[in-house]
Amino acid sequence: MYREKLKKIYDPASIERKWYKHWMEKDYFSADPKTEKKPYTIVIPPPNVTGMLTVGHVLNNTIQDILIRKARMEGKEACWIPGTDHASIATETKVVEMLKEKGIDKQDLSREEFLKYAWDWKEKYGGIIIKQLKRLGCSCDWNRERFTMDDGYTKSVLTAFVKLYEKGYIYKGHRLVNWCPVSKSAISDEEVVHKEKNGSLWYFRYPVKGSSECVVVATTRPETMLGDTAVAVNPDDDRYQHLIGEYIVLPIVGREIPIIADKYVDPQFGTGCVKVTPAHDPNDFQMGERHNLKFINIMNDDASMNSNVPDKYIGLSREHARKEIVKDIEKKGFLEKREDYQTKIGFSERGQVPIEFYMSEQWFMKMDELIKPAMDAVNKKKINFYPKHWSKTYNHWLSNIKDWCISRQLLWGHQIPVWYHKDDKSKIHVSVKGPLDSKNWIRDTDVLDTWASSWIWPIGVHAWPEQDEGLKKFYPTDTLVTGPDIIFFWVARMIMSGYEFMGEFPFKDVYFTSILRDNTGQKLSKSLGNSPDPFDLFDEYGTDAVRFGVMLMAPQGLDVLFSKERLEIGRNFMNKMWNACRFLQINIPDKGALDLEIDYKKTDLPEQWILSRLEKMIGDFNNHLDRFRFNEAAKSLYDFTWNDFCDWYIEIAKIRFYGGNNEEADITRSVALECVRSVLILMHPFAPFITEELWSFFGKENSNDIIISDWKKMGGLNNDSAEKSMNVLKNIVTDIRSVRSRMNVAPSKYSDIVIQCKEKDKIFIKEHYSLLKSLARISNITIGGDVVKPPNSATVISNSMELYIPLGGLVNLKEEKDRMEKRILDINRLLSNIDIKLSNENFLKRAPESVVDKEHSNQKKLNQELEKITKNLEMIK
RNA sequence: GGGCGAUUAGCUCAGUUGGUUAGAGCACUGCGUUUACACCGCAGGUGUCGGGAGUUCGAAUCUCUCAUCGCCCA
Repeated sequence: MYREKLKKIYDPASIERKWYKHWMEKDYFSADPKTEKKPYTIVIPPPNVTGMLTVGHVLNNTIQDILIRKARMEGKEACWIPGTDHASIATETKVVEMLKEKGIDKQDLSREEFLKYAWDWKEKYGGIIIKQLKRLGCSCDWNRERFTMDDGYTKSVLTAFVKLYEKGYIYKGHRLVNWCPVSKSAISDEEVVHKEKNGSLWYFRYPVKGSSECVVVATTRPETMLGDTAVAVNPDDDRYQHLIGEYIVLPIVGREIPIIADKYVDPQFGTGCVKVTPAHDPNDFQMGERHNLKFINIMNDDASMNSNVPDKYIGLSREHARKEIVKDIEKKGFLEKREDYQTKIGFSERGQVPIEFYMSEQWFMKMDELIKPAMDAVNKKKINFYPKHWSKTYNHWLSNIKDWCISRQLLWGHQIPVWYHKDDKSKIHVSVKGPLDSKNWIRDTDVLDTWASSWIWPIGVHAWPEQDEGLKKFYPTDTLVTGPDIIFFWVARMIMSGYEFMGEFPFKDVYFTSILRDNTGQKLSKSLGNSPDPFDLFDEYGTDAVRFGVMLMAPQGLDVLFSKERLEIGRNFMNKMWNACRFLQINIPDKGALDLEIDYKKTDLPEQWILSRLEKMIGDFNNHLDRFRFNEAAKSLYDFTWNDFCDWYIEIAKIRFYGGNNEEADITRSVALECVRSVLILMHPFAPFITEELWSFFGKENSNDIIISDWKKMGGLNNDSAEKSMNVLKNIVTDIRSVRSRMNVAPSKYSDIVIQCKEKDKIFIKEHYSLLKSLARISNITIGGDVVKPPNSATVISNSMELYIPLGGLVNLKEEKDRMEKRILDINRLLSNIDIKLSNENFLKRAPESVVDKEHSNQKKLNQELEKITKNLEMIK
C-alpha cells in the first residue's frame, strides 16, 4: 500500500491541529459510565474561569494528560473531567475594576444588576482557558465540562451546606474575622499572607485616674487606641499590683477604662502593660470576653474610622488616622518614645493590603468531626501523597485547624441558602429550594467562600446528591494532580467533603507538582509578569516539545527553575525522533515491510542487544510512571532513543540496508520497527501529536490510532549476555575512534588495525568484522595471539585486547606516553582501593558474594590492563 | 520560634531500596557536511557529592551536628 512520505522538516503546528480535530471527531475522549471496563478518573483542578494558561498549568495538565492517555491505552475507561471555577473574590475584583472604568460604582447596583455584569464578563472571558487546554492537547471529556456556578453544581453546593447545617456543623457567629478592606469581605485564615515589615513601636503614657501616675503601653498600631477599653497587666507582676482595679483616662478620647489583670500578659515583654482593644485584636478579643469588656468597633468596612471615634478622626483612613493620633498624643505630652520595630503583618492575598481584625457576623463550619477521617486517610495510607513529605504539612494544619469562616460579603458566588422571616428575624429557613412563601422571607446576602464551593468538586461534577451513573462509575477518582500551595484550601477539604458525603475518599493518590520559578528564584506568576505565555512557547518549539521539555525538567517534589532554553532539549528530541523515523521510512520498501514479524532465532547480536535495551527501557519507563517519576520516565525514553537506538542501532542498520543481504535487511527492518513503535507508544502520553502523526506512517496495516493502541509492557526480550558482548564491541569502536581523533586522522580516512588477543576473543571479533570496519572506519584487520606491534602505531588497550593502529608519521609519541602514564596512575589508584577492600576480613565476611566477586574481577581486569599498558609504554620509550 | 526542603562539573540539574571507575543537558575545546537529523555526528577536559562527626565491611545515599539558601506555619 502506498503511503506518503514524511516531510523533510517537522512542522508541529499543522499536525497538532489536524490530530486534535481527528481525536475529537472520533470521540476518543468521552468516557462511558455504562462500560464494563475499569474506570480511571481524574478531575481537573478547575482553573479560574476568567484565567489564562500559565506555564504552571502546562506542567500540571500535561501530567494529568499523561496519566489519562496511559490509562486509556491500558484499556481502562479513562475519564478526565474538566471545568472551571468561579473564583469569587478574584473575579468580583476584576468586574468591579471594569465597572469603575465605565464610571459605575458597585454600591449603586442591585445584586441582580451586578450579577448581570459579572455573567457577561464570564461569557466574554470564560472560554479562553478551556481553548488553551485543548491546544495543549488535553484529552478531557469535554462533554462533562463543568462550571462551579452551573445550576447543577450550585444545587450540589447548597445541598452540602444544608446537610451540614442540619447536622449542626454550620453555625452563625458574631466574631472577629480576617477582613479585607478592599473587597470588603471576610476572608479565611488561609487567604492571609504574612509579611515581615519594618514598622515602629510607639510607647504611650496613659494617666491613671485620680493619680499623677501613668502607665506606659506599647503599640504598633496607634490608631487602635481609639477603641481601647482596658489596660492589662499580669496578675503576678509586682510593679502593677497597686493599680489593678483602678481606671485610666484614655488620652484624646477621655473614656475611663479599667486596669485588669490577665495571665495572657507577658511581664517580660515591653513594659509589661498592654492596651486592650477587644474589637480589633484576636488576643484582646479573648481578654474582652474573659473580663466582660466593652467591644468598640472603630472602623467602617473599608477600614476608615467610623462614628465611634472623636469627630476629628471620623472618615480618616487607618493610615491617616495613625499619623494624626501620634501627632496629637505627642502634642499632649503622652508620647514616651518611638522605636524601630520589625513586625509581621497579615496581608489579604487578593486585595494586597493589610487585613483588619474586624467584628462581624459570619457563618462558620465546625471542623473537629470533619478532620478525623481526613487525618486517618493520609496517616493510614488510604490516600498517598507524592512526594510523601507533604503529609506532615497536611497533618500539622489539620491538627491546628480552627472553625472555617465560610461566608463572604460578595455577590459573585453561591448565595447562602438561608432565609430570615420578615416579621421575626430569629425565624430562619435553611434549604436548597428556599421557603414556599418566599415573599415573606429575605435571603442571607452573603455568598460562600469559593473553596466551600469547590471542596465538593469530585462529586459536584456529577449530579450529586442524585446517585447518577456518572457518580457511581467515576467516584472515587484515582489521582489528583495539583500544586502544594492549595493543600489546605482544596485538597484537605475535598478529602473531608468526599468522606462526609460519600463515605469514600475522593482519590487514591495525590501528586503535588513542582512550583515553577524564574532564574532568580521568583515564582512564575502572571502578576509578576515573569511567566512566558505558553502559546508563544508552543509556537516557537511545538507543543509536544514544550510538554516533553517541561516533564523532563520537573523532578518529583522539587521546585524548578524554568527557562525557555531548557525547552530546547524537548524540541531537539522531537526533531531527532522525526528524523530517525524518516531514515527508517526511506529504507522500508512500500510493500508489506511494515507487517514484518521479528524472528528472534534469526537475529544477530546487535538486534538482540537493542531489543534487550528496549526491554529494559520499557520496564524502567513503566516503573517510573507507576511511582509518578515523570522526569525519569522521560529521561529513560530519551536516553534509549538517542543513545542506543539512534547513535548505535541506526548506524548498524545502515550496514544491513546497504549490505545487499535482503534477509538481513528485513530482520533489521522488523527490529527497528519494533523499537520505533514501542517508543512511539510510550512517548504518546508525553507528546501526543507527533507520535500520532508518526504512528500513521509506522503503525501496522489497519492498526488503530495510537491514542487507543495497546500500552507497552515488558515482553521477555531481556538478554544480558548480548548486552555484555555488544558493550565489548562498542568499547572497541569508541577506543579506536578516540585514538584516531587524538592522532588527527581525518574522519573520512580508513585505517588498518592489528589486534593482539586470545583465541576466544579472535573468534568473537571475526564474527563482527563488518560492524567494526564500518563503525570504526577500518579497512584491514589483522588478528591473532602472536601478531606484533607494527612500527609507528598508536596503541589502545580495550577489553584485554591490544589494538594497534599503524599511523605512519602521524603518531604523537609524547601524547601517547602521557596518556598511558595517566592511565597507569588511575589504575594504580583503583587497584589500591580494591586492595584495601579485599584485605579487609570483615568485607570478605560480610559483604554479599556478588560484591566481593565483582571486586575480584575488577582487580583481575585492571591488572591485565596495567600489565599491557606497562609493556606498551616500554615499547615507545 | 516550629516544620519542610535544598546544597553533586563553569551553569541548570538527575542519581529509586547503602555496593557505579559518580551521570545528563547546556556551555567549552578539537575534528567533521559519511545519502535520518547542524534542532546533527565523532572525540575530549572538568567533581574532597556544603563542613564536621557517627553507624556500617562499605555512605552522594542512613543518623547527628553546624553553615548557607528557599518555602510553609505561628
